[in-house]
Amino acid sequence: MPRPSAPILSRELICRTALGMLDRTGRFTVPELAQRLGVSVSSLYHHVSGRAAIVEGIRGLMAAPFAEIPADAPWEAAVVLWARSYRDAFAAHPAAIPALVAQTISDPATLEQYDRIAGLLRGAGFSPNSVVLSITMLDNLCLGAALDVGAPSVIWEDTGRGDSPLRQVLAQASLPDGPDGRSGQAFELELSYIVSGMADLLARDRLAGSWTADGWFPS
Amino acid sequence: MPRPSAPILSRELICRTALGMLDRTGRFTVPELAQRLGVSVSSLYHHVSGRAAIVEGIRGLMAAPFAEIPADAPWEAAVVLWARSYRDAFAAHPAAIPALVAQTISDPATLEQYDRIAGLLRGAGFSPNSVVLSITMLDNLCLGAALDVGAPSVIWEDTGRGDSPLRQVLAQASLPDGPDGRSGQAFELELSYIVSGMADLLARDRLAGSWTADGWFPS
DNA sequence: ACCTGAACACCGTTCAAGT
DNA sequence: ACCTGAACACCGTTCAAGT
Repeated sequence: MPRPSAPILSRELICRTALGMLDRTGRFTVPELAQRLGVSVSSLYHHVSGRAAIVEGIRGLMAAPFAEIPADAPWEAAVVLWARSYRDAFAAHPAAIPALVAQTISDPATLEQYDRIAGLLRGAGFSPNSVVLSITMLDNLCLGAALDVGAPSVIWEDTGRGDSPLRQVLAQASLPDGPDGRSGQAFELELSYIVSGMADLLARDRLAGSWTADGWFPS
Repeated sequence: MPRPSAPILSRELICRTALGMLDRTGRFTVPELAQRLGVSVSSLYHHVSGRAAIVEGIRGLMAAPFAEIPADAPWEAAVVLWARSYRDAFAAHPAAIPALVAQTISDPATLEQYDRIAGLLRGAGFSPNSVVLSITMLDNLCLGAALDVGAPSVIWEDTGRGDSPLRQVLAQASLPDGPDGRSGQAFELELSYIVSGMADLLARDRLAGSWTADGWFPS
């Protein structure tokens, strides 16, 4: 087949198809991707620099439906919205997570989300240190929860027999599996704890700020 | 070379060598591993069922130095010890994390650690649901923190120029990189928040328990 | 500019063969 | 039982060649 009148491929189509393969089969390889697109392997390299770039494109697709945060939202609500978006994005494509996690972020849309939350917290009065620590904590939470949804440990599979402590606890607990059960409830709980902790950080920052900057806070 | 008088290889040696390669070069492949051991590739398969088994062996090696938890330790101290052990184990071999995370746990030593914390919390009075939620939260924290140590996002690299909110915050913050800086401090902070939250869960469990079981709690 | 076929240097796994 | 060499079915990437 010679060159078609209109291009068949595009970066977007390639990444979207790869994500679809991940969703359906849990993996994607370059040859299989080419086959699925009805195209030769080497064609892909005219639109995408390699496998890593495809994965990064997938990250971009997944970051797209990130929630808009109202400019006048209180920081607590914004943080909750941000974290849920982050986590939902992963939960929607659990099979993609291992690929994403194995690779450092370079997708601009994803990086922008971090900028948004950073600016937001700074505006709310958090000190630079507190912003960095808060984002790290939220990142830990979302990434951990994403991995939990994407590849729940055998730990949580109730297939195993035996009467180890963990098995007994699982048998007695009434938490269904999946995003709405154990994983989701733990996420919401942990998120609320972090937000509470952040409120403490903020209170401390305000105290220190007014004290060192203006000196009106009597020693 | 014919069969040597004493076996050259062992599961342990293979896994230990593979872990060493990960630590040094950030990756290991079966051919390179064989070469490093001065052995042919197919020899490995007499001691290990495949690459996945080697990775699982590595998980076992990393779980080995888990801290002993004194039987009479209060649950708060036990949880903190457990989480730090978990996280330190990963932090000691950051390059191994992506390989471990891509694969479901089957290593018995690792599974045992989950049993220990489950039994411990149950003994402290946590309800089954609270145990499951607590372990999930701690797991999220440790895994997220491990990934953070193992493959810190470009987000935290101060190489980038420009004046995005995140860059500004990083420039103004005074948190060095690495386990003792940003990552470690956020871990400790988040851990303390989770422990506080767990105390709430426990208090609620005790209330509900005494109420439903004995009925002495007046409505 | 866009797609192709062929080649390259890998990878993990298997298996009959040796002692 | 333990190690070997050769083969297998893959993988991601490159590149000269076509239009």
